[in-house]
Amino acid sequence: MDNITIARLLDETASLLEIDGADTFRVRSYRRAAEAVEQQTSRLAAMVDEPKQLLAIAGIGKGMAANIVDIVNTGTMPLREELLTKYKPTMLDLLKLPGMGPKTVALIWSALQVGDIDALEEAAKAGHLNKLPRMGEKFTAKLLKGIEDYRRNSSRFRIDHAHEHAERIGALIAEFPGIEEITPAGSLRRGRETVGDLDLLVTGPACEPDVVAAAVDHVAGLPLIDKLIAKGQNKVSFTLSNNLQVDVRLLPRASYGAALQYFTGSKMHNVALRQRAIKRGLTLNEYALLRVEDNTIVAAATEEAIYRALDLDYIPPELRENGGELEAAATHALPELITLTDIRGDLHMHTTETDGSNTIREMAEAAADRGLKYIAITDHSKNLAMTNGMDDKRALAHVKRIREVDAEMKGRIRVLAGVEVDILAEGELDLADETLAEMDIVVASVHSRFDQPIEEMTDRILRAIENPYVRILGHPTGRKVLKRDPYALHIDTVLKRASELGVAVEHNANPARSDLTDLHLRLAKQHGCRIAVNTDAHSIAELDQIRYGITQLRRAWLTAGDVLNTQPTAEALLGKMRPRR
DNA sequence: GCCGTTTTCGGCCCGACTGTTTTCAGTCG
Repeated sequence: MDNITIARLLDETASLLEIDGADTFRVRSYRRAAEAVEQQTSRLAAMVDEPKQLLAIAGIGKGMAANIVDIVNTGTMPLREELLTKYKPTMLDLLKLPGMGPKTVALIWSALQVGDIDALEEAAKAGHLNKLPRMGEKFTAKLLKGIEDYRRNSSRFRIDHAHEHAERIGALIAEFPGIEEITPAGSLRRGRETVGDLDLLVTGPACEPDVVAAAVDHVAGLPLIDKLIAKGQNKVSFTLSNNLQVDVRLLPRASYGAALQYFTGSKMHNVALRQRAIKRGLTLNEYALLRVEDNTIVAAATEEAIYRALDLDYIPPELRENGGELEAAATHALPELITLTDIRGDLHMHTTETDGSNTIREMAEAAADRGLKYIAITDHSKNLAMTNGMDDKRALAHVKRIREVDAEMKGRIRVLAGVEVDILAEGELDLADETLAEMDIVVASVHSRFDQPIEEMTDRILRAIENPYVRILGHPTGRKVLKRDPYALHIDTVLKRASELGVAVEHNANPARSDLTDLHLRLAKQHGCRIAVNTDAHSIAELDQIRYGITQLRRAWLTAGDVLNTQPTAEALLGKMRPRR
């Protein structure tokens, strides 16, 4: 039993409690416990014999520790089982639909015995929902649209979740002696936002044809397998309990590069590559690049050798979408894509002052440990009440503390003072100009769930930009905007104006909040708009999400020069900062 | 259900928007 599974069960129990109408604080303690469990670096399952260790975790008390012990020992816990006799597990899916909260789910269940998405869709179409309070035409229409969206996306997994699973499975496979390398292929390696299934390629002495059977047995016997789908000579397919399908291929070293190339895709990239091979009298498959006339191997062990043999520069996985990368590689015109080491700073993060879980000092230390040269602490302004947002007085006091920590860090890292101003529908900037004047950075966050033209919101940012003291990074959009076509069109306008004003546009690295698509990032590049890739970290661990932001920037062909907080531009950025007081 | 204590129970994240009302419950960030 791993921490992620324990956390999931606790979180599900919280949702079931909500549906059951339980005390909200009790619900929240289950959610907090789930979060705490997920963030633990050591395995909780190993602690059940020493429950004292569990109690040392913030958010876990006697009751929760007992729950965790039950989960580890039995795979579930009494409260969860009790709730599941009253409600169906499929009701948890309903909570993911827009407009469907615990109360509505409970109501629909008690009134209509509808507890899963298919039945809900049927009931909505038959007009049964309209008989219930507060559910009219609009509600039903929104719901049906939501169901459609959900069906389209729910079979795919977010890149960060897929990544976690890949690491977890990889670690277990690596326990087998003679396995040297495990590489995720497919859309995970290409850095897509979501992946359909997980491809893991494995090599090492244990994967050579004469001995591979034992390693295959090892993989097929992994404890986290829910359903074993297939077990062949060198391939094992299975699903996890969350339905994620995993294909593990064990390959001899000699053909590892060809396999990696083949299984990384994309399909269209591979088709184009094979056409190129044929023109050269070669043929490419998952085992090797071969000469057609005599079947001799031209290249197979590494991807680099294969691309080289096709007269191409090495093409990074993120670019393999058949979007002009072959032509660029043939003429040595591939850009120097941004890398993790290019990133010098992170300009958007939160602390315990508002809704973060670490202090200024802790964030600064963690960022310095990760090699960053500067960070900006940008806690929320009061507009976003749920985050315990700051008013002018608190914001100023916070700046003072940030400056103190900056001094304490003695040049190991610069800690800049900022604020994230959440611009709501009717709200103006909710901090005084004099307060903003104390900031090095203002992140202007436009909340776009409101039905008003985004131009108007842009004007609000614009007004703030005219304040001579602040530099602004803006989310031109929240993720909701992208789901509504009319608004998506306006993003181009926002990017253009940002470029004219020399204002950076933030690309949020957090996969849960991915707001700019490949297309938008490319548009930004076209307009000469500077991007800032920030984590929006609410905890130390989230600082590492910068890697997901980078894969997205790479897919949009962005280089370090396009990104605000990278080596070539970091010094210039710091130069423009107001001098420290 | 957790935490912190003034140690045995009270406090714990709040405000705006939506769809439906005609005064508000529920959702969302």
